[in-house]
Parts: sequence; structure tokens; C-alpha cells
Amino acid sequence: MKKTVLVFSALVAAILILFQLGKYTMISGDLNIEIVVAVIAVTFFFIGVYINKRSLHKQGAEYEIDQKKIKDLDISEREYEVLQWIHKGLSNKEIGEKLFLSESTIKTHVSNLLVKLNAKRRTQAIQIAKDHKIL
Amino acid sequence: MKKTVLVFSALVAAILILFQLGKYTMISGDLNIEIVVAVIAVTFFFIGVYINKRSLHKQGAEYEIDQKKIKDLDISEREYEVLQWIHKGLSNKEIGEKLFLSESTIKTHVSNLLVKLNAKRRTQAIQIAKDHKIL
DNA sequence: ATTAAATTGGTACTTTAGTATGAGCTAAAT
DNA sequence: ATTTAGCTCATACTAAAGTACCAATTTAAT
Repeated sequence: MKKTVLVFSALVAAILILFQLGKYTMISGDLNIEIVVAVIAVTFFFIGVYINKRSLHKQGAEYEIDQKKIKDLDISEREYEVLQWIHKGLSNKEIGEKLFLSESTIKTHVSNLLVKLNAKRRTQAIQIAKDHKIL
Repeated sequence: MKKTVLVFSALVAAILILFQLGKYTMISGDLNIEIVVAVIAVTFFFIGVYINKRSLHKQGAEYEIDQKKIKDLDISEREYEVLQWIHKGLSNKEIGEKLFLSESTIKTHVSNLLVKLNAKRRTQAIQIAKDHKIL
């Protein structure tokens, strides 16, 4: 959050400096308008690149989780929850402990997930889920 | 590749249009210089965001694979190769077929990988490997 | 109220995964 | 030349994972 404030401060400062710079150079006639505009354009281009990179790194993912796809694949709340724990590398037993459920129940959910994701193994399920942007 | 060409064409076109627009509005005196500059700045800001997003999607990853870490973890060539196939969701048998090795050999590699990555399961190994930026 | 879907869980079984151990082979370093 | 590390593979085992059924319960919708 503090970084965001700093970046925006720098951004505003850059705008003001460029405006003033543009005015002075125009009045003095040392530089022509094209060069000033070019400098501004390039500057904001890189600011855009920077801001974008920051925001992407924050989330860790480059994409949004496709909620619609989850419904399309007919994956239920619990099943999706289990999928997320599988993704984190937990065993069925451990997932059961996390969710206060028996290992049997987790196995049922996993088995259903594999069918719905058309996967043969949990590792494959993770990959397919990522392809569908639901993880 | 075709998309890249299109994007750059659009970019060049945008530059030219903005330059001309800037000149005309200045001559006619309808708009002041600040507004023209602001439009240019915002435009290039978003162009920067767009280009950056494109280039990130191309690579698919936001980080470089840490080759040094692989060595630090004492992971051999073959082991890393196996790790990559695990990541893609293949079974030991399938990996054996891909690399023209017996399932036994793959099991040995996997077992060694788990020790080196300090993981209990292959799914956990995938996660740990990602944390170390080696996948 | 009753159907329908989701959730939970059990048993019994098959299939993968993973461990432990030993051993032969090759290529590179000493 | 011989140690050393990496790669290969086997056997025998234990532990997870996954399948197939069945069934009770809950919850949301009609």
C-alpha cells in the first residue's frame, strides 16, 4: 500500500514537471513541440508498464479466476474447496483434517473432481484446472 | 506475431494522429496545451499497460527459473526432467515412457526429488518447487 | 410438502505412489 | 587407474490414491 502511494506521488510529480518543462521550452523556443510530446509519451508508456507489472505481481496471477467456468464444469463449493487444497499439496487425510471431514468424504470429492475435470490423477487435475483458469 | 504487428501499427498511427491533433488544436486555439498533453499521456499510459500484459502472457511466467537454486538443492539433470513431467501431471509410468526408462527408475528419481525438496508427496513437491522458482 | 442436488461417509477393492535396499553401468575427476 | 557421482533397474514392501457402490442427511428450490 505504501508503495502504491509512492508510485502515485511520483506519477503526479512527473506530470507537473513535464507540464512546466513543456511550457518553458515552448516559450523559450529551444525545443519544438514534437520532442516534448515524445518525451511525455515515452515517460507515460513506461509508467504504464511499471504500474501494470506491480499490480500483476501483487496478485501472483496474471488472470482472474473464471467463476463461470467452475459452474460450467459443474464443480460444487466443497469440491472446489478440496481442489484448492489439492493444489497446495495436501493429502486426502490432511484435507479431511482441515475441513473436519473424513478421508472417505474427501476421496469422494476428489473422485468426482477427476471426472468433472477429465483427469486421471490429482496432479493432472491441477494442470487442467489451471488451463481453465479456475486455479 | 501478426498481433504484434497490428499493435505496433496502431501505436504508430496513434502517435501521428495525436501529433497532428495537437498541432491543429494549438493553431486554432480551441484547446489548451495541457489537455492535449494529458490526452497523450493517458493514451501512452494505457498502451504501456497493454503491451506489458501482452508480453507477460507470451512467456506465461513472471519470473525466471532459478538455475542456481536447482544446483543448491542438489537436483540432477534427470531429476529435474522428471520434476517437470510431474508438474505436467504425468504418472510415473507415463514419465518412464516419455523418457524411455523403466517405472522403477522414475520411482527412484521421484523419491530422491522428494527428499531434496523436503516434500512428502509429488503434489507438495510441485508447490515447493514453485516457491523456489525452479518451475 | 416433495423433489433434486449437494454433502457426508462407509466398505471393499484396484491402482499408483513412495520407501528401502542392493547392484551394475558409465563418465568425469583425481 | 581408481574413486566418485549420476543413472539405471529390480524386488519387496507400505502407504496413499482412486474407483465402485450404497446410503443417510441436509438444504435449496418448486
